[in-house]
Amino acid sequence: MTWGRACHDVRVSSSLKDVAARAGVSARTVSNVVNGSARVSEQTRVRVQEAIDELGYRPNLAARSLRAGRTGIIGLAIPELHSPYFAELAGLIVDEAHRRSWTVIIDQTRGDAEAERRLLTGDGGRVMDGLVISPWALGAPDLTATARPLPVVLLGERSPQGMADRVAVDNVAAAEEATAHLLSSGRRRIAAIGLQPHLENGTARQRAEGYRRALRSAGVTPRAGWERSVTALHREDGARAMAELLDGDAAPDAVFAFSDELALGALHTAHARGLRVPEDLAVVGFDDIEDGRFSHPPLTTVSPDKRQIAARALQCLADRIYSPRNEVPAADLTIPHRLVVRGSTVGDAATR
Amino acid sequence: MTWGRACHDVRVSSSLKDVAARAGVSARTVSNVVNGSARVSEQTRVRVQEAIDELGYRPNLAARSLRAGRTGIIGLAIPELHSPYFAELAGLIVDEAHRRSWTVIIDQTRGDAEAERRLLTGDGGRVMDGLVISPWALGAPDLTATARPLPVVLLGERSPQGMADRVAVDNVAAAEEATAHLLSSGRRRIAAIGLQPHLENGTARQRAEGYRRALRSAGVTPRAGWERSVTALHREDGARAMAELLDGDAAPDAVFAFSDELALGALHTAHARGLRVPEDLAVVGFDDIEDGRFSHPPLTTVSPDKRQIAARALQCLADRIYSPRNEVPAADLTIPHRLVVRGSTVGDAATR
DNA sequence: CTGAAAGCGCTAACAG
DNA sequence: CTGTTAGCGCTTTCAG
Repeated sequence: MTWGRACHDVRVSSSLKDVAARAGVSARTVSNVVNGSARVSEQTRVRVQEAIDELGYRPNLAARSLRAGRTGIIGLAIPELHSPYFAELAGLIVDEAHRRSWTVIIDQTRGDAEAERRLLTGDGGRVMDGLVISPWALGAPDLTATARPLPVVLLGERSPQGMADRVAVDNVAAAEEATAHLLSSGRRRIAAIGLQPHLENGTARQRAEGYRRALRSAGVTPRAGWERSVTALHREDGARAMAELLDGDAAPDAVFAFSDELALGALHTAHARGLRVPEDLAVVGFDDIEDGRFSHPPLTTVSPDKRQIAARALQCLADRIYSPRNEVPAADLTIPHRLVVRGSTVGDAATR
Repeated sequence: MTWGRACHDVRVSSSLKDVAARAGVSARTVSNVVNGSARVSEQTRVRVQEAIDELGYRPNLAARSLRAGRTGIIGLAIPELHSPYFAELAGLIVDEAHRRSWTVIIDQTRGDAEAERRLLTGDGGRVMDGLVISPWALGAPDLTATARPLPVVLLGERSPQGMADRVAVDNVAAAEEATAHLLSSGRRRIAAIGLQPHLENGTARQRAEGYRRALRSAGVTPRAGWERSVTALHREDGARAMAELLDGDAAPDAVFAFSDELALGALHTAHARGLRVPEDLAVVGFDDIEDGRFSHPPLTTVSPDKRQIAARALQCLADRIYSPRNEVPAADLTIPHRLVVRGSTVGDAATR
């Protein structure tokens, strides 16, 4: 006995069939009205619409996607939502998905290799039509190994066998430019903050490579003590690394941080130690997050075209979702970047 | 003729039935193995598991939720993902949802009233089991008007008729404390940045109320020219408002910004104008985002317990999702906050 | 312990 | 133009 029924304003949810009954038509006709799939006489259209409104009918997406074999939902897996770079990127991806009438499920891996692997193997049910993932713990080998039952776009990390599309900036070139910029202002004792030798992931490795390449091109010998590793990419890690550098036997006159957050942490330490930026220490970051535009001094940084990353990534996904031909070779898209020079590297009375 | 079948590594996706056939059992048994719902002999269990692995079977969530009437997906609707406060909160909510085996769909309203209304009316199909929404454009009246077919938790804004649960800090009290802190250090020319008279939303109104209340308690007459409105809550808005204040006929010696982002923007302008913080100008923010801990100087701010906001909000949702009794009156949970005092209000040689 | 079968809400092929 | 109907893949009641 379901006596709860007595309460008239507790309508669970009406189905297509309910609407059909109320409008005195068949389910087929209601479906047509909802989707505009076939021509319906104006008269019945109105009657059906009334029934829909009165019953507050909403199509059940589960049923619909069970039929269609598609959910209209894509996954976005990033290490950390609270990291400004990923938050900005996620915002753009959600916008872009909106344009395509997709909904975005956000998964936060917290840099957990197992979580990333689970996502790639499509565990957790076939909810997503596709996945955009920015691997952090996983590196190239892992990405090849897993068989992927769903369209995947990798942000940043490359899959060596071309098993998935990849969208990223040219990390080596970008890091080289950033370092060259410091060299061009006469700095020679240039440190790097952000190496992550404990991770398979190659992004930090590529940036380190670009950094060293620029040094060598300028005839400066890379110095192991000036390459600081970090466990995470937060401000506090940058602050700590900077402190270690300043406490070392030879203090640098410039720092290239592999992310803006690290750079902002380094700035923090520099200020705390009474260093003038950029006079005593020049700082370059990577990502162009909004905080860097308003920091003191504003941060010189490598700015990837985030909007384009979002757009291209979803385009790749759409291509694979809507054309089941698996023959398409994996795309490897290089997104443009530019060096944005601000007060943290170039002296300017107004900013200090 | 579906000749694509010939390609053996293009398996679309195997169903429960396929697994059953391969294992030589019925679908029922496979279901039991997958869900552990009934006792299955070890022997068949193993055989079924093998079949699952060989076929790479993943349960179809659409089908499952069609049966269950529940999707295991909750919605999170926030104005902007790239805003640090919402990004941090979203991260915590995703974590908390994870703990409950829920998936989170993120919707970004960009402060669009229509988008917020659409979400509340449950448009877009019954995908979500519940919704956590932080209304920005919508105010109390709108929130009452809409009939909500799904459990909703409001962050910040109160629904006057108690139509939905609400989780928020005590904005008036928090603003009053922040302002009192400035007063206690001897400041009297205290400005406020962040009013949004054009919005229905009451959050800014409450903070303004607390601000004025503190001034009056100290015998200071609120001054209209020191209450600055903003269109958005970004750094640039704070920077602009600060510039207007400094260009006004009477410059303030302290600022209470209704968000950390606004406060950081204000700091930016203060630095650009050569003001010393906190000597010439003290600044307090609201939200306690990470940037504020590493800004120069570090930002004094009102810190809401974000982790608790996330936990309580999802608890409310769970209560409604799992107990269909609609009788439960709407909860109105006040989350604790505390004032975190840092260098932007209290002089300290080390931070400047 | 396992099999058969109904049905969740929707779409689309087939009739009329 | 509209009605009937067969599943999409899964869970679950009822038998065996």
